[in-house]
Amino acid sequence: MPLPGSSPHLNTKECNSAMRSVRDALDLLGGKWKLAIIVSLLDGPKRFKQLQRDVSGITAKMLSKELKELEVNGLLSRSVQADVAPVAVTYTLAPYGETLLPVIDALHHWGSQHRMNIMHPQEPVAAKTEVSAPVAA
Amino acid sequence: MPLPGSSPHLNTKECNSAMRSVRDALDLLGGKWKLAIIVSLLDGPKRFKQLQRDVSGITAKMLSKELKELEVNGLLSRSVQADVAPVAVTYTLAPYGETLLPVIDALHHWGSQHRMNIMHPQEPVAAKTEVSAPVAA
DNA sequence: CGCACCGGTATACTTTAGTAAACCAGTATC
DNA sequence: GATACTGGTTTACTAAAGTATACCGGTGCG
Repeated sequence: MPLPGSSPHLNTKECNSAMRSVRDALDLLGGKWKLAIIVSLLDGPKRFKQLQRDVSGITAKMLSKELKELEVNGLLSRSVQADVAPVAVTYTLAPYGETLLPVIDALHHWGSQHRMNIMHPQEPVAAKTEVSAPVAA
Repeated sequence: MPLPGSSPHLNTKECNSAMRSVRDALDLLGGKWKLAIIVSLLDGPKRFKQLQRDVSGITAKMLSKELKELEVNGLLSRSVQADVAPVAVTYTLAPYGETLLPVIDALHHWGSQHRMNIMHPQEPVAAKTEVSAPVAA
C-alpha cells in the first residue's frame, strides 16, 4: 500500500484513488459547523441548547441539521430521556468520532501555522534555501 | 500551550482558539476542487488544460477561480512563458503547498478507513438503532 | 480553408449552505 | 399570568458554490 506523505508525489491514477477518500472525509467534515460541533463534543456530552451556546453563532436550524448528519454517519449518538422534566436530549461523541482526532489535529496544526504566516509575514516556516519569485502581492 | 490531540478533550476556551485555526485551514482547503488540484500538482508542474484533464469534472471557470485563490494564498505559483508558441502557462506547487502533505495524509487516511467502514459494515461500529423515547409517536 | 489546441473569460443558470426570525408544547419560576 | 427554558421545526430569504455553454485571439496542422 502506497503511503502518501512519505513519497514526494503520486501518479495520476494514485491521485484519483486518493482523492476519493479525501473527498469522502471532506464531505463529512466540510462546511462551517461540523468540526466545531465535534470539537465542542470532545469536551463531553452536551444537550442541544448547551451545544448551541458553546458553538457560538450557530442557529438552531443549522445545529439540528448538522447533528442529524453527524449522527447518521456514526460520529455521534443522540439519546433522549423522556422521564425528566422537559425531555432531555443528549449528544455524545461516538468512539468513531474520536478517530477524527488525527485529522482535527493536522488541520489545527497547519491552520495555526498558516495563521502565523499571514499575520507576521516574516519567514518562520517556508524560507530557508529557496528565494521565491517576487510575484504580485 | 496545550497540545491538542494528545489530551482526551479540550475545554471551551481552548475549543474556540483551536477552532479558529481549523476553520482557517478548512476555508483554504474546503470546496470541491482545491485539494484535488493540489494533489494533482503533487505529481509535478502542469499547464492549465492538462490540469483540467487530470482533475476530471472541473470546468474551466472553476479551475481558473480555484487556481487564483490557491495562488494568492501562496500554495502554488503561476508562470507564463510568452516566447513559446501559444503562450504556455505553468502551475507549480509551491513549497508552502507541500506543507499540506500531513493534512492531506490525515484526510486521506481517515477517509479511506471510513470508506471501508461504510462499504463493508462487518462489525457494529456505530449501531444507532436504539430509540429510548416511549413518548409521543 | 477548416479544425483543433491553448488559456482562459462571460453569461446565465441551478443547487447548496447558511442566516434570521417566528413558532410550538410543556414545565418551572417569578 | 407573564416570562424563560427545553428541543427543536417552519418559512423565507441571501450568498456562495458550482455547472453549462459559448466565446475570444492566436497558432499550428493537414
